Amino acid sequence: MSNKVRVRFAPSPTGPLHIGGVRTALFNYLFAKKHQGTFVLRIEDTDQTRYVPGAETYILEALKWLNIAPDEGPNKRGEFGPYRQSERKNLYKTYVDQLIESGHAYYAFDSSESLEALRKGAEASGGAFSYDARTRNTLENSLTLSAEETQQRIDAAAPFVVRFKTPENETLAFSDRIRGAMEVNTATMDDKVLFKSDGMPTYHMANIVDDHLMEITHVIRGEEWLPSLPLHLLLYRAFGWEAPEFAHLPLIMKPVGKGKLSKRDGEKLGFPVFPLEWKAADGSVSAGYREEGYLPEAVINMLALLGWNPGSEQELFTLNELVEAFDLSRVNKSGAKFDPEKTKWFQHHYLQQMDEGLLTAQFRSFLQDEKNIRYDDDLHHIVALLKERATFVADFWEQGYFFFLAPDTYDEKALKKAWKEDTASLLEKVITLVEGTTPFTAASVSDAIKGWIVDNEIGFGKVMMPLRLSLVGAMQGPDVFEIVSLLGKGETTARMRRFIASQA
RNA sequence: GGCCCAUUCGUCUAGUGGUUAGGACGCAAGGUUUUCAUCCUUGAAACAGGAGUUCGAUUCUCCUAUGGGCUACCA
Repeated sequence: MSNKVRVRFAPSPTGPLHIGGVRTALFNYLFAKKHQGTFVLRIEDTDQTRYVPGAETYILEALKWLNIAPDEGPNKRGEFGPYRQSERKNLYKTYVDQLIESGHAYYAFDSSESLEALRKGAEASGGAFSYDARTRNTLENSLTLSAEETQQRIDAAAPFVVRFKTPENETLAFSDRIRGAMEVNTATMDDKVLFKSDGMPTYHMANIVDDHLMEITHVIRGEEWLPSLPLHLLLYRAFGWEAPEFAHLPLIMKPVGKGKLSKRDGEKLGFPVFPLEWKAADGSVSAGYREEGYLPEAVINMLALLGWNPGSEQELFTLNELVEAFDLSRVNKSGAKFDPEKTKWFQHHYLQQMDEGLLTAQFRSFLQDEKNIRYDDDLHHIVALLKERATFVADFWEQGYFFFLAPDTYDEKALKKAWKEDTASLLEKVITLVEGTTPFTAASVSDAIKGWIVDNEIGFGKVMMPLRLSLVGAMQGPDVFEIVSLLGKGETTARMRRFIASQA
């Protein structure tokens, strides 16, 4: 085995990649890059009943969008392929046979029904059935049947599974990169199925064989796998293989309430739990970060700090900075609740960092696609003006719709405050000032109007409030004179006249 | 039920045998912006509980509680 770091992300193509899965992929990616290693994507599609078409493509696309694409995988051939377990099917049989021959595994002919009945029975008497060292001698398997009988059944194509023969009473000591030392007694383990009656290996089997064959050096996966770590270690031992190092990541929990984050939570609380939008076969659509307008940088940064921290007070990281700073020993042990608000904070930050030309182009597309508005004037200027108050591209619309559409209603509360006896006559005067200002810039209009206000001791509020209201429809938006100059003389005065008329 | 893992502000977290227990999000107040948002400043806000070890525990040990995961011919 080479000593080059090789890690893998091994999702099951049963649906869209969950944000927790993305984080696992990210940590694998960071670890690989940190150590100049290789990041492998392996598709674990051994359960044919749960296979969902499109899921694999989705996974690939999501990783690509996030800039953490694998170095090897089903779409990127390496010397360790194929990278889909379904395409490695024939391989596993050999290894299973090896385990049977060496006495580490055995055939079991018990039907699902009979096992189900045993479980029900045990449950009824308050216990739990376990296929293990205590019970295997009472069941239908190659341990209780004669060699001839076993062979006969196999020859007769009787359905069977292969189970791991767990050592009876042995204390296993091992360690995890994140959790440290642990101990488990094999007496608490059951004889897991390694090979299913449909000819496919289970996760446990395929996982160990592939990690070994693909020369994986570090297995970084979710905490839900921690209970099966002893089994996996036993499997490596049975094969006589050196086991990789393990690191079990804490789970990502729902923002409120109990339990781990689920698809439901996103729908209920109004935030995506998937990187990309997903259209299920039944027609339901799950929101994705990309479609909601999030930048991959924001999603990555947010995810990186969920369960890991650099030990400094730095919170903003580019992908490269994360690679540089990442360290498995600084990954936390306990589950982290997911905080959609913080994601928005990251998003705001990264939108501010974005190139303004690109931002302008995106907003231009937004205007055309979403609002059916073609705007050929200086959109870049508007974007620059609105940028700091925007978190998403769509916010440019929320914050600046009045650049494109004249208000047809006026905020009532503001109107009450702004409209006074003399407002109409004051605005009429402002109209003449606007019309008479040349050159027509934000600064020149500002000078003209402010000068007039001061000279006549009118009071800013009495003019500025109705002026803004007439142009915007509400008390919001950037500097009013910037709006005036962008709107132009004609549109500005037209809106003011309409405002005056509406209050007559 | 059994097995395993975890527990610092509401949330993400830093931290140490003696600290004013630090930062960030969110929240509140003030300032800037003659609007709103941004931004800046300030504030409220935490060591789950009980024993033990110790001169001294948030930090070490044990117990309890709570939370989580696993317990399939799913991964």
